[in-house]
This record gives sequence, C-alpha cells and structure tokens, in this order.
Amino acid sequence: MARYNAKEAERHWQAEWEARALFATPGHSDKPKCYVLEMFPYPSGRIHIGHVRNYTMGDVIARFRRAQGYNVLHPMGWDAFGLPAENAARDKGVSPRDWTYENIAAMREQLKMMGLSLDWSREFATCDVEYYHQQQKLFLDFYQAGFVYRSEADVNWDPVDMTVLANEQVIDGRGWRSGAIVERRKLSQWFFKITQFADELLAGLDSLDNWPDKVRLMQKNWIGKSEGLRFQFALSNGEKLDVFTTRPDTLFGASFVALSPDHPLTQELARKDEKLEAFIAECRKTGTAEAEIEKAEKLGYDTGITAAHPFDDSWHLKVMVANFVLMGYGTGAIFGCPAHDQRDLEFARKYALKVIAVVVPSDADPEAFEVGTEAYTGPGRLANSRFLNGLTVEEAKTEVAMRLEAAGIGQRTVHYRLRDWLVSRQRPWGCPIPMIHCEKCGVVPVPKDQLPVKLPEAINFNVKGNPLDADTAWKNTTCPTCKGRAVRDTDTLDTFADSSWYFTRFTDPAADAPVNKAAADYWLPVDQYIGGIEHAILHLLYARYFTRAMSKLGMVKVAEPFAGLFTQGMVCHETYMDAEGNWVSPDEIEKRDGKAFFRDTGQEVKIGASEKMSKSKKNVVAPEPIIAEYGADTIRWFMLSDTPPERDIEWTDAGAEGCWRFVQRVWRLCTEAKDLPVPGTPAAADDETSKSLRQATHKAIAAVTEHLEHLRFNSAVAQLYTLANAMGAADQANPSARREALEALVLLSAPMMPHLAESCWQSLGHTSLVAETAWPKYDPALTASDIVTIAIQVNGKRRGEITLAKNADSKDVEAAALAEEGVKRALDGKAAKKVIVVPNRIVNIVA
RNA sequence: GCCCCGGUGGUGGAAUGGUAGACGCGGCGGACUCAAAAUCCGUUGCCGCAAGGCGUGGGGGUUCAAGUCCCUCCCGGGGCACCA
Repeated sequence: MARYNAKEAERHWQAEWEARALFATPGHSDKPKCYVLEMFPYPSGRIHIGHVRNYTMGDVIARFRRAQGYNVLHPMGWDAFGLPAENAARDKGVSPRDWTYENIAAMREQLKMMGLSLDWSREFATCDVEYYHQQQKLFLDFYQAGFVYRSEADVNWDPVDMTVLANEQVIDGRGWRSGAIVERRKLSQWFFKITQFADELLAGLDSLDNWPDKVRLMQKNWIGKSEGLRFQFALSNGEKLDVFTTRPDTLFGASFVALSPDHPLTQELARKDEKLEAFIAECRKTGTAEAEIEKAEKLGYDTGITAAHPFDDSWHLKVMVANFVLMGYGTGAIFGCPAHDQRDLEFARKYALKVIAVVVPSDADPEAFEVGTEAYTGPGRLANSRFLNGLTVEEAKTEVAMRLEAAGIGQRTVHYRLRDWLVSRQRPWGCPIPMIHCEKCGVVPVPKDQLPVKLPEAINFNVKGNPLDADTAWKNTTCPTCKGRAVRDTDTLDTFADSSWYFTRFTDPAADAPVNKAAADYWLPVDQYIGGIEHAILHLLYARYFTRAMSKLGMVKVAEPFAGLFTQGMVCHETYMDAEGNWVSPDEIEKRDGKAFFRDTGQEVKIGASEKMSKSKKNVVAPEPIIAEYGADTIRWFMLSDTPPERDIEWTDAGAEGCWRFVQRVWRLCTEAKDLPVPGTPAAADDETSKSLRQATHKAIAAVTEHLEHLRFNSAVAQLYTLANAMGAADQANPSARREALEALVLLSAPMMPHLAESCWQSLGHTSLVAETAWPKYDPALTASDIVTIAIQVNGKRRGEITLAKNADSKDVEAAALAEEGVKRALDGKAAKKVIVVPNRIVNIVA
C-alpha cells in the first residue's frame, strides 16, 4: 500500500477548500456564532515555530466549532506598522511599505501551507491606508469625547529607538523593545485618558471567567488601586502640604513628613539651598534598576521646616526630603509612621526619629509592645492614639477620615498606579495623528472629510530625527479654522493603538466607518482569543480600554473584547555549545546515544538546557523545512501532543518523527481496511470484540469532545492514540464496528490533522468533505462497559482486584472482596472491622 | 521583600479525595528480511529469583482512603516592587 503523500494531499485539499470557499464566513446565520482569534502577527517575513503553535491551536478550535454547527469567524491580518520596517528601510534603502507588503505576501503563503481554516476575505494590514484612515476617525471621535488630551509631561525617552514610550513599555528602566536605558525628557505629547476607566477596567476583570487567573492578577496589580486619605499639613513657612496615605489610622504614630526630591516644594527650597540641591542630585544618581533600588540606602535631608499635626497644633513634625518618596505616586509627599511602615522605619532608625507603636496585635501586651527592626503591618487595636485608642485599624481609618473631612482638610480618595497612556511616537512608519498645529488657533483636529492623513509616498531616512518632521512638503499645511499657515502633527500613534481594535474591524473590514455596529454586535466579544503571555498587560489592557471607550461612544455593545483568553507557552529547543563556548545550531549536529556531535568533524558538542528559541543561542528550528519534509499535519500534531498548551513545549526531532509515524498509521488503518460496508450501512449484530471496539469508539468521541471543549489538546491527542491502538487490536471485529471506529478516528482527528482526515475520509468511500461534516456524537450507553474492575484495599493498601458486573449489589461486592486471595492473605485470619464500598470503583477493608 | 504558578518513571506528561504513572518519546526482547529501512508483537517506576517491599520535592496533619485537602520547610519558574 502506498504511503501517505502529505505534500501532494495537502496541496490538493487546500485548493479544494479554497475552491469551495468553505471558510469564508457569512455575516448572518441561524447558527450560534463563535469568534476565534489568534493574536495577529507582525510581518517580519517568516513565520516562526511559535506562530505555528499559536495558529494551530486556534485552527483546532475553529474547525471543532464549525463541525459542531457554529457560525465561526476565524480571520487573519497583519500588525504591520513598527520599527523593523524602518530599520530595513534604513539598512537596505527600500521603502518600509514595499518591505512590509513583500513580507506579508511571503508569510501569507507560509500560513496557507499550514492549512489553516481562515477567512482570508477579511484580511487587512494595519498599514493599509483604509485601516489607518478609520483609526484616524476613531482618534478624532475619542478626542471629541474628551478621551484624548495633549500635555507637557515628563516622558520616557528611548535613546535607541529615538521615541517616547508609555509607562507600560518601560521594563526595569529600559525600553521594552530596544533594551536601552530610558531617559526622562519634557515633551508635549498626546495621551489616551485610560485612567478615566481605571476602576471599570479593574472591576471588569471579575467578569472574565475564561481568562487565566494569572493574567487577571497581573492586570489588577498593574492598575494598582489603593484607597486612602488625602489631607493637608500646615507648614511652618505658611504653606500647605498635601499628602496621601492608606493608613490614616496611624496618624498618631507619625514622626516626620517627607517630600520627594522632585516635589515642587523641594525644588523651590533648593533654589535657596545649595546643600539641598546637592542632595537632590545625589538622589538622582540611584538608578531605577531593581538591584540598585534594593541596595539603596534611605537618605534624608532636613529642610528646617516643620509641619503641624492635624490633630494637635502644638505637635511639630520635621519636614524632610527623602530619596524613597516618589513624585509619580500620590502627591509626592507622605507622613512617616516608622512603627508600621518598613521604609519609614529604616529611615527613622538612620536619623534617630521616634518610633511610636500605635497598632498592637491582639496577642500582644499593649503596654509592652514595641517595634524592633520589622515594622508591624498586621491587624490589631489602636494604642497611644488619644481618641482612637481601642479601635480596630478599620474603625480608626474611618474615624480619622471623617474628622479630617469634617475639618475641611482631608478627603477620602482612590489612587491608581495606572498612568495615562502616552501615544505619540516620533516615528515615520505609523498611523499619523490627525491634528494640525496653528500659531493662531492652536491645536486643530483635521476635519473628517479631509481624512485620511496619508503617509508620504517616499520617506527619507537620511535625516536627523523624525523623517515626517523633516518632510516640509508633507508637514506644511493650512489651518482648517483660519486657513492660515500651519503644520501637521508629525508624530504617529503608538502601534499598540493599531492592535487595540483590529478584532472589531474584522467583523466588517470594509465598513466606511471604523465599526459596522450590527456586525460588531453580532460577533463580539471574541469567544476565544489566543496568544502569548507577554501581552498580559500591554496589548490586552489597551484593547480592553479601546473597547470600553468605543462602548461609551455607542460604537459597540460589549465592554469587554475577549470573553475567553488563552495564553500558550513558548516553543523551546535544546542548546548546543562547542569546546570554545560558541553556540551551535541544531542543523550542524547529529545525536548518538544521547550525545551530540558535529556532523562534519564528529567532534563532541555539549548539550545545554532547553530554552526559548532565539537567534543568539542558535537553537532556532524553522517551520518551512519541517513542513516540506513531513507536511503541515505532522507539525500541527506535534504542537498539540504531549505538552499542555499553556506550558512551554520542547521541539525534538524524535518527537516529530513519532508524529509522522502516526500520520502514516492512521492512513494505513484507513486504506488497508478490508470488506468495510459502504458508508451508511446499518450496524450488524456485535460479538464481544466488536462490542468492545464500539465502546472504545464512543468513549473516544466523548473524551476528545470534552478535552477539546477545555482546550486540553494534549489529552485529546492521547485519546486518539488510544482509539488507534484499539483499532489495531480489533481486526477481528465486524466490518461495521470497524468502519464506525475508523470514521470516528478520522473525524475526531480532523481539527488537528485536517488534510490527512480528508484523504482518509475519501479513501473510506465518502464523496463529501470532512470540513463539511458534522462532529460525531456518542451513544452514552456505549461509553461505559457493563463489567467493572474493582480494586480492593486492606487498610488503604491495594491487595487485589475483582471483576464484577457493573452496579453489583454492595453485599455481593463485599463478599467477593473478602474472598479474594490477596485480601485473605493480607487479613491473615483477622476480621474486618469495617468495609467501605465505593460503587464500581474500590473497596477498602479496615482490619 | 510581596504576590502567583509549579515540583509525579530515563523523558514530555495522565489522574471528579477512590487501582499513581493513561498516551507519546526513548530503552529492551522478538517477528518479518539475504540485509537494512519501514512495519508489527511483547516488555519497560524502583528494589527483589520470588513472595513481597518502596514509591508523586522534605517533614507533619486530616481521612476508611491523599499526587489531590490543611500546616510547615526546600527547590524551580513567573509577575510586581522604595506605590505611602
């Protein structure tokens, strides 16, 4: 029998699917809808193996749901603006547009080779004029609604990418992409007012039941809500000072007030105080890197000013400048309560300030309780706190807040760690911000009928700074209001804006407004979104924000874009290193007896840990040669086998060969099957072998369905192996049972190996396509056998097993258990004190 | 430091509190073959000839019964971080 020719078959079926337009999704249908989406790729030019894993998972869900009778939307597009195109343009002298579209063309072909059931009719790239045209409209809608503002602010400047970054895009003080140490600069920039929805974005997380807890937690921490009290100190220089605290209950434990080095009052004082100026400079030397902060000593500077305690005018607290107080959080000023805050405690010990314990844990003696080197932050009752004494922490917080509010110097407030989203980028390959700057009229939005603001045809990279800024012909324009001379905003939007609403655009990519509401309301939310964990905060938070903002503007009905989220693990590979310590590519080596050697020289190579594939470690395996050798189904099957989808998977050649063997095995089972009845023939009477094969078939249908519902692809795969094994062992079964088993095997494996399934289906005599065939149903009567094996334990240790009819009477089970040889031996004549019978499962005898 | 998530054979990993190790990879033995590839069959947690004993990171606990629940410690991974 001929081996399965994957290459030929895959080409054939892909053409067949396309000819029948099977995956082009109708806008309307009586079927329930299901929107399946994988995070769209950046068009780098080649798909990598991580894409293969991501898109395979999405495709399995899409095909599975389609077979189950859903109207499935499964689109694909390109996140096509961004720096790599600019770098290529600069290095190779090509246009970023041509470079990007060529890459898209190449990657589209590669994706098509994978046999993904995508609706290519909805494809678009974010650099398409049509897409960014709609995005510019959206920006103006946001602007009109007051969701966008311009502000002069300290910004994060990435000196390598030559652009500003949003807070989320600075990781450990470095640019998320370039890794360069970020500098602070003052610039006038556009912001999305994401903090406006901070509370909603936080509360919305609770409704996202089908998101990983981990991602919800990360977003919660990122939003960083803290409830507290903002209140005023009267200072000895006559000024007022606002501070924020989450612990107003500890106000009587205050022993100092501290200002950030960047606080306006500090700056003002420094103008007349050289030593303070020197101190501020000293503070700035401490970097933002994690390690530095950890080692950094608490430093303070006494301003000589004092602050009056809000509950006692005669109580004066020193006002210090302290290096650990951040201007970016709260008001940039705090009151220090050393007994109940670790940082304040370290500071107080260093500058010999008082440490007064005002919260006493319930198990401690209020008279004797003292704080040593560790601040006490737990619950307890107030002490040394006048009118608060005896109250709990919560009661005291309320009491202080109420009194200060009544006195008109305090207010309960909520603070968020989340900052507004800075979206201006000084880059030429992005969506131009549709704004005009006029000397007379100020900032004027481009009228919608003058959109799109198109990027220039040619971008000249031989200039300093932003090429759009240097392109005077592009930049100079007339003011829409006064018709006088004006200039365009030369910044482009952060590319994260492009990916914040593309999933909505897919619901009708040809709409002449950003959103076709009917289409969006039909399809949204995305039922299953799949992508990498690296987007847990940035992309997913921005997309949630956009959806919420669009929802406020009545463009979409939903507030949350992604009902279900799945974050898949990375693809890893072993690393290899030669004797000189250079990384060695897997292509250069061969393995024997668990050791690795250079293919050329035979010299041994050291095998290192399996790590995320990366160019620098040379442990990259490209998908195309694998598809060329084994076909798409094999690599798809590998990606789903063995490892749970959320974990990192290790690529191994041996594993890939194993998958290839299975492809051939399924093919052989289907093509070598003899004397099968024609499709649709009623079942024959079954003998024992046939019956047990039928049971295996129906168990597999039930189990695979259940596993796929829960995205447990690896377990679904295992069930299919089990069914194939049962097939192999049952060639004595009657033809109708064998046909039933084979058809189930083919249909159940079709979402994972769609081409192979079509070939097998055809060879089983069908003229329809699997892609048009309904998901098989199981007969509950056949998923369980009527004979059960029951284990017998004596004192919790397994001593034997008995085989009985299902649902046998407990008395009979007990009797059979006590009569079992191993059990008798273990009891050694002793009487059973107690016998626990768990029906159809286990018997435990307590002796 | 704080917060998550993990730790199961040689290996990737299964396991509603109820027979630990499904299924895959690898190994071993065999069949077919002049031979090899491919394929098929058997076997494979550890110790032991066997009977049996021991086994899910360590220690303790709850339970008739614990990989699973509770406490505690160790190790690995991830996130956050002078956030007041």
